[in-house]
Amino acid sequence: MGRKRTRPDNIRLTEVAELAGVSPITASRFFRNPEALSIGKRVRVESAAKELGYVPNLAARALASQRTEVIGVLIPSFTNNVFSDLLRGIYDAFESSRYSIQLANTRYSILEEEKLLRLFLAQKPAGLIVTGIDQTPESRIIMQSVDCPIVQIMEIGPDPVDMIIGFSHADAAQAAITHLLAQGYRRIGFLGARMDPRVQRRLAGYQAAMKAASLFDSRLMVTTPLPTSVTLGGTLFADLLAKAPDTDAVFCANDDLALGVLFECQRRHIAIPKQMAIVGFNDLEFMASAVPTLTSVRTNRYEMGRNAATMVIETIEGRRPEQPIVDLGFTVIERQSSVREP
Amino acid sequence: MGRKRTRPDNIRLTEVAELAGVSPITASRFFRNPEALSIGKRVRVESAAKELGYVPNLAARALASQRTEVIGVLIPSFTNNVFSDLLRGIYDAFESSRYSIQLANTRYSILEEEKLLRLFLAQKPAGLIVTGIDQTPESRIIMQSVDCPIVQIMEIGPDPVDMIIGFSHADAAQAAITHLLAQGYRRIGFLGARMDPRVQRRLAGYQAAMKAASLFDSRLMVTTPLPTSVTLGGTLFADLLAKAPDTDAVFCANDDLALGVLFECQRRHIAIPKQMAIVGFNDLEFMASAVPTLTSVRTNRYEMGRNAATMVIETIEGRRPEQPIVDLGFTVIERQSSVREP
DNA sequence: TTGTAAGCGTTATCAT
DNA sequence: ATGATAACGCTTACAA
Repeated sequence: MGRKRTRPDNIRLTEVAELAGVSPITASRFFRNPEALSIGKRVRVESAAKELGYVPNLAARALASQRTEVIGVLIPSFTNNVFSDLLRGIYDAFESSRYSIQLANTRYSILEEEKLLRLFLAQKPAGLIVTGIDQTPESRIIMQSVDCPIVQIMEIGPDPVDMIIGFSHADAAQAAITHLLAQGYRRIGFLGARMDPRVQRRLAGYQAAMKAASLFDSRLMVTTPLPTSVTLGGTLFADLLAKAPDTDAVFCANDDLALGVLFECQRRHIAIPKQMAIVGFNDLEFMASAVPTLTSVRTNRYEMGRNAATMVIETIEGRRPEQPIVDLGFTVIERQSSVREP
Repeated sequence: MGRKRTRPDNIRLTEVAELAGVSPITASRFFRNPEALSIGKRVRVESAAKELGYVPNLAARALASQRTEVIGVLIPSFTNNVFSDLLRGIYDAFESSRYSIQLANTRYSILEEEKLLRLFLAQKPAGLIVTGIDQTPESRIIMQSVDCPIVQIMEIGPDPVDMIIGFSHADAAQAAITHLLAQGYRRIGFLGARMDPRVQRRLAGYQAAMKAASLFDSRLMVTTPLPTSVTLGGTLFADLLAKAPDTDAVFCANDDLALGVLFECQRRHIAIPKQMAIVGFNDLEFMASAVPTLTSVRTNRYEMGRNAATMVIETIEGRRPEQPIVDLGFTVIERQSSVREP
């Protein structure tokens, strides 16, 4: 026969209600929808709660209501600077809300992502933010069968699971190449690392632009599945020069690679932008500070995170955004590394 | 009178137990301590759970057991590379465990930290990882009165709340200065941004070393509360040169500043390391790739995160580490930027 | 090793 | 606008 437990000394809703002279459910309503109470009771519950230092028990709430106030966030990497900006935006937006974030790292694996998705959804999150559009078919099915808002970030695509916010990586790459072409560069190389879906789309944009200009040459593309780094930028650039010594410009799939190319040029005494132009991607802070300053494609990562979070919150609260597809765009920031003197 | 609710279609423990022909509590035990069951029941519960696709309800578990399987993690910044490495270590370590992470950003504010601490502890986390040792007195009291394991990270100190893992920032800075002195540099400047407690301790180490060598000069120190950046490194360096034109070396409180100094030197055609030595802090990846390669103090951030997480887990499971204070040390990585040719 | 009964703190449902 | 009652799904405490 089960005996009495030693109750923890936490203040419960019941005790608040007692002190306020109302029923527990009225006190409960106060915290979820104060408007529903008469002014008198509202004030009494409020002061009772304050007096007792009441803190709601989220586990009990989740159990009783069959839902949580947790937003799941899946990103492919912690190391990449791009995601730290994104996260900052997401956390900033949720900070003032009652939602908390459950963050997980897919490590660029869509199988891992699927696993984490199942894990998250089993706990009935209030919303979900996932990176990109290349989920497994199973992941898509799972996501479609869920009734919480889902925002895909980092890219845009025609067929979001629910909502999507980002920009076109292909267009952004194409714009970078267009800029280089306008500056008179012709033998434009491409350096890419990791080769995740977004880098592959940048590559596609590069290829499209080069083909449109009848300048495509597969020897100008150097890629690796290895994770990106500044050092790797130098290595890939060396490979590029070995394959195509007449290269006169490099478009790097990210800024770390671009910095590596800059250093490698310094090592080899290659003049920038006279002999070699450099263009990066993301426009991290250091690009504007390098010598010479480095051209890059600016992306709005913080805003992306912030807006994604806002879209989730708005949807939960019944104010679903009119536009489920949000294009945040990009800007080619032209700097010394790719602008020929007149 | 309350009517029956429409029960969600989730599989409950009770149903697993029914299918397995055991009582709910036996099924419950299977998931928490399989060893406690006889082989027969163990097998039957396991297959019943698999057959039904049972997923435990964490809210119910938390409510019944009065504890969660959530580890709270408080870090001061998402932007700083240092913390991304740390987080990767923490997440990697918890991945294979049943614990999940609740992450929050204190934005370098100890008041914010105290607020988050209260928020976290109200939900009874299984453990806590907090950054540094400079909590508010209230925070310390709160933490001391909590019965979950707490690991402080990034630094070491004599009086941890519970456990602590990190290294001495003062010693690390001192070692950097000792290296510069050994190379014959005398007018060694200090550049610091943000000036959070750890940067202040690096400054203290710098001061101690300079005073010990009778070389201290307050004009050699340039600091700012602004958040760090590569660009800021250049600016601070310019300020330093304006105050002390005869500076022959700079110790930067982090690598971003060091990179900014490198660029500023390139801009001004200052020869490194002949006219000016540069030493950074943290040894981010790019330091080894720069031209010239940049000396830095290597710190073990990933290991710090990983070990901190492990210490939390071990303690929860009853295997508290023998040493509550773990010094992970540091290494001065001497590179071209501070090593004079023979 | 297994089971019984009670209870964790909240909210859904229906009624007033 | 407020309340009575019964869940929500699991684990603790004890007994066998």
